[in-house]
Amino acid sequence: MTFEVQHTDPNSNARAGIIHTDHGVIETPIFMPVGTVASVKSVHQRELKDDVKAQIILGNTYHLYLRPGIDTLERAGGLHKFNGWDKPILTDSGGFQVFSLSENRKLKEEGATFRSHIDGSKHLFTPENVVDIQRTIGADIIMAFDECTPGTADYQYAKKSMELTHRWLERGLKHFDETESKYGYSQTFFPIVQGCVYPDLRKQSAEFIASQNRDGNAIGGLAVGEPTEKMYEMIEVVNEILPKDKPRYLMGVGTPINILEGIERGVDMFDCVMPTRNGRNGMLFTRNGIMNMKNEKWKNDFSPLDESGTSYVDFAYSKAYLRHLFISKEFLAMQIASIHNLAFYLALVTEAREHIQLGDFANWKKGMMEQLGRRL
RNA sequence: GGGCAGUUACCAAAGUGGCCAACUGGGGCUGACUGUAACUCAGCUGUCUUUCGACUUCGGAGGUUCGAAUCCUUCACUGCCCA
Repeated sequence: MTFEVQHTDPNSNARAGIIHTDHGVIETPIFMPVGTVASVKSVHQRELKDDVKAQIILGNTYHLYLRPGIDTLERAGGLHKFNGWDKPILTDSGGFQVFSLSENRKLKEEGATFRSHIDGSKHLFTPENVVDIQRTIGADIIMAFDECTPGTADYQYAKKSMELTHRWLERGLKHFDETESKYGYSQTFFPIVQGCVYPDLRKQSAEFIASQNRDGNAIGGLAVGEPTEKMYEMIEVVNEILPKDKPRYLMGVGTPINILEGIERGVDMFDCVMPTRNGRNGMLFTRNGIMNMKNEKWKNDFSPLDESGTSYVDFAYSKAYLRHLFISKEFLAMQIASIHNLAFYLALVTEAREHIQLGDFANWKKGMMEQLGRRL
């Protein structure tokens, strides 16, 4: 994998770049739809490519390991062949599940013991076997196994947690370097910065991660309960240190506003479940603000779903129709909303990229932020 | 014509003398959701009030009682069974 910064915004840290992988290029800044269990929920691959215009999607190590299992993925010839997505894939390591399934896991120096949320069976994830699993899944970008520290953690816990993540990183990297891709294309490994909301820890972590000299670096442990301002502050601290010639991936973020703030601070890659999950729950993101499609006010609004939208669904369906589908619990509601939201997210980062190239990103962002904050 | 059962808020359905503005579902309204255990979750859903609280309700009318959705009388309507 290689990365090239093509343009840098004169008035901020925003940059436009391009990532080359064996499954094609990714133009940054980019938003990556989340496809946890080998599927971006309720969206076909064709819609993902042609309508949403996704360039890379995520998968999840924990979920894919439990089901369908690595044996099946290996027989399939890797995730790309299994789910029919021939563009780049990034897999999260299961570090987020260490956080979100905290009631069902135990952390040890060796790794994390999990109880499957599916059948209760016990499993051990280590920095090494998580690399092996991701080798088998065959993602283009694989993530380090970390502990995603809650945003509310106290300093002592955050420090201990970060140090454990660092030790795990060294083990993971060593194992990664000693193993090879299984399917003939190259894989790259991103380490993850932790350190919670504490600037000195973030700084220390960023320095440690930068010193590993990998093809790309990730910022984790944000948007997990801390105030949004703290998140922005941490991004600034970290990006001051992470190398400028490597892509920076802000994990799990976020709202459209979060993404613009991240781009302005030099982040290149984002992923988040919001466009799909919130979409399934009836929320639409548009450049003019958010809409709750279950609200009564759309009942007789037959105007296009989103006149400022770029997706097929934005003009194929009306607000009133989508509301009806949600109220009636029709599957199509979730499909339309997910496609719209993902297309909006992708259009947003594409537009950001264009304005970085034009050199007026900061100005464009200012206007966009005002619109995005509205509730429709 | 006779017998039995029933009539509770938008719908369904508990409650059978005070703890009842009334359980619970559904429906409705509003909100939440950030590296997906999420087609999920939370609040509200008689009227007025920001809260406290006040007021009006359980088919209609009348009665018993300190007190009634709950007991009695009667009327209306619905369902089932027998002729």
